[in-house]
Amino acid sequence: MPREVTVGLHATIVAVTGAEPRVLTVSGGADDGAPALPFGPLDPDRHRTLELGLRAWVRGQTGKDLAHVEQLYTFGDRDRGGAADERARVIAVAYLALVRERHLAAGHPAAWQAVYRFLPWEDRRGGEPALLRDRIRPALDAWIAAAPAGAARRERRGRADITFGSGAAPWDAERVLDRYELLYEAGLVAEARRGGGPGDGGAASDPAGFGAPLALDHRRILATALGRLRGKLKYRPLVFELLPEAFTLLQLQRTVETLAGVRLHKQNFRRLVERGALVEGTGRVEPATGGRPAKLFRFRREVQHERPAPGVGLPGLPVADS
Amino acid sequence: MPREVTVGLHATIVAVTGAEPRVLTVSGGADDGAPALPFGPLDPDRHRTLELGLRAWVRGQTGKDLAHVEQLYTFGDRDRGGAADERARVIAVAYLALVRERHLAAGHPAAWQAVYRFLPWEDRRGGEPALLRDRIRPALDAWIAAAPAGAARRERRGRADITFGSGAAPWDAERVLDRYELLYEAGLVAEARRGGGPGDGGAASDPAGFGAPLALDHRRILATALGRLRGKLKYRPLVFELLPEAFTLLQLQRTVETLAGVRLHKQNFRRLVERGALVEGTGRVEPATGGRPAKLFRFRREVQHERPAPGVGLPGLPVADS
DNA sequence: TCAAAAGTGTTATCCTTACACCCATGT
DNA sequence: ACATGGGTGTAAGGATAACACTTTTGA
Repeated sequence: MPREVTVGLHATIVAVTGAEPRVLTVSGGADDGAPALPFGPLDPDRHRTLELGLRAWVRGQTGKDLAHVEQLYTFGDRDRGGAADERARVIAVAYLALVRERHLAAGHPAAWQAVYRFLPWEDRRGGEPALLRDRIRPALDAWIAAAPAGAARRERRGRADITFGSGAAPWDAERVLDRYELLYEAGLVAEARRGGGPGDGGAASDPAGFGAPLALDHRRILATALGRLRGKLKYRPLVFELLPEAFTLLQLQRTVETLAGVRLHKQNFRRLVERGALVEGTGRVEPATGGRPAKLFRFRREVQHERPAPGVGLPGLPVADS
Repeated sequence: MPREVTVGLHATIVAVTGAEPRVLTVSGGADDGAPALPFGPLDPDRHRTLELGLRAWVRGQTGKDLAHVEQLYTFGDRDRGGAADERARVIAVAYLALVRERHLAAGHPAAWQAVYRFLPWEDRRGGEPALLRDRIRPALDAWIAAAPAGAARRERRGRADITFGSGAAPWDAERVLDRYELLYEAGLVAEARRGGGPGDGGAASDPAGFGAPLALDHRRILATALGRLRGKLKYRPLVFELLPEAFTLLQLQRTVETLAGVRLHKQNFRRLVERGALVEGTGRVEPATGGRPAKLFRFRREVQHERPAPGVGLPGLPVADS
């Protein structure tokens, strides 16, 4: 009976440091030199639940204890991005974890990497990035034109318009996975060229400009995680898991912007936070802001027991405020 | 190396017939007489992807081909609701599927059951059900009072208020899983009493009035599915997967209400549908409505390629309209 | 003619969006 | 004094929620 498989537990561990979202990676993926997300097999004897198994593995690989953890998705295609292993079937259960500190215990081969190194088109804080305008959109246009005229081509154009935004459809920050999968199908990310087909083996750097690759299908997992995180920010107070105990309102705003990949409107953001009664003043101020000292706030943990859906909310498209 | 496990694929197959959401069950769960969701192990040799494996199993057990399918969650606790199997570790990957037809191929031991038989407190179309008022809320109050006074008791009360709605916090239709888990922890559902601890074995009927049980942790899966479905209705045009090709606006509204478990406001619902350009007239009418004949509409599949988040939307709490 | 359901018009209210402006501190 | 970021008031537009009312059929 070949009805047995191995279950891998994969963690996307996100922190925000210095106005930049970062993800924890371990070096040396299985197939090529690309970094990988921390992962390890479920040990059915020792791990009573999947989440406990994940925590154990992460501690072993990175020396970190995780705070907020949530399950993302389970990937089970036979040829998951590269390294088709003929011997054993491997299922990947992916998790998202948020942490505050970025200190790593010594002696662990883990490193923080900017999330937008792997998904550069997702960072629109400075407007539409040049990469999108100069390289991705033209490449997508070529991919669209490569389809036979008619329904197939219209289908491709519609998908590209919806996922990457264009004219009628605005940019939807949450569609991170849709965008990655479109690029994958269009053959524009390195991973699409290694896996099943005759490939180039993938490079850890990013010569083509479509983002640095990760091992296996870990970039897909990262895209899933970022999309989920962006979506949840709207109705759950997750940002506070990433901030220090006390923070200024601008710090809070910058952290949301960093994850959402979009600039927000200052007053409206503050009104939202205020209306939700998400924070309370500490009485203290942060003097070293470069301008007038800012009041320090703390998260009101009680809101989770008061209102049904507290979150800081990403409005439709609130353009910059400078 | 005992690092191998079995992966089960579980399907929550939902249809709406006669203003009632129904779920497909197969008879005879493993442990007791309770019905089960269709499921079967992943066959690593024959199933190239998890979803294909699921489709194969469902076809075998029910003779159905699934249309819309999405992954829900992966459950992996060692003692998943009852039947703690010491020999092999079993992981359950749960899926939600929507189907239109309710015909079953002959010779299959599957049956449609009303979803609200298993989660009766979720149906508020006729206002707050008596069961909630007369039995569940008092039982929850007892559970709250059973905690030591102070923080622990406040914690319980806060959770009950948020999940079941009360005063400040209104009923949130999406928190189906939260409600089930709260009842589970409070020991109010049959499943909580069989599993790990010294239990009663569970009954397929519902003597206590807290909903009929399902085999294993299948009621948890059903709760996950209903919650996800309710959430997605808001921003994805999923209802149309459950309706016939042509339908009246009231049929559409009733189907949404049925899933949401809440009555909606007629005009506002129609305005929403219209503004979203979700449907178009067919020119035909349905004469047998009991009153004035109603125009028949069809879903405009194009919207999925036009707008980023089309859905019929469940407003905050739009009380009844007749 | 009456019940039952289809279908429409209109208004008050709130939230979103966007404008412009003042305040406190370091250099 | 001036640059930098902190912090606020207010008004226009649109979406939501709720009101009541007319129309068309079958019994």
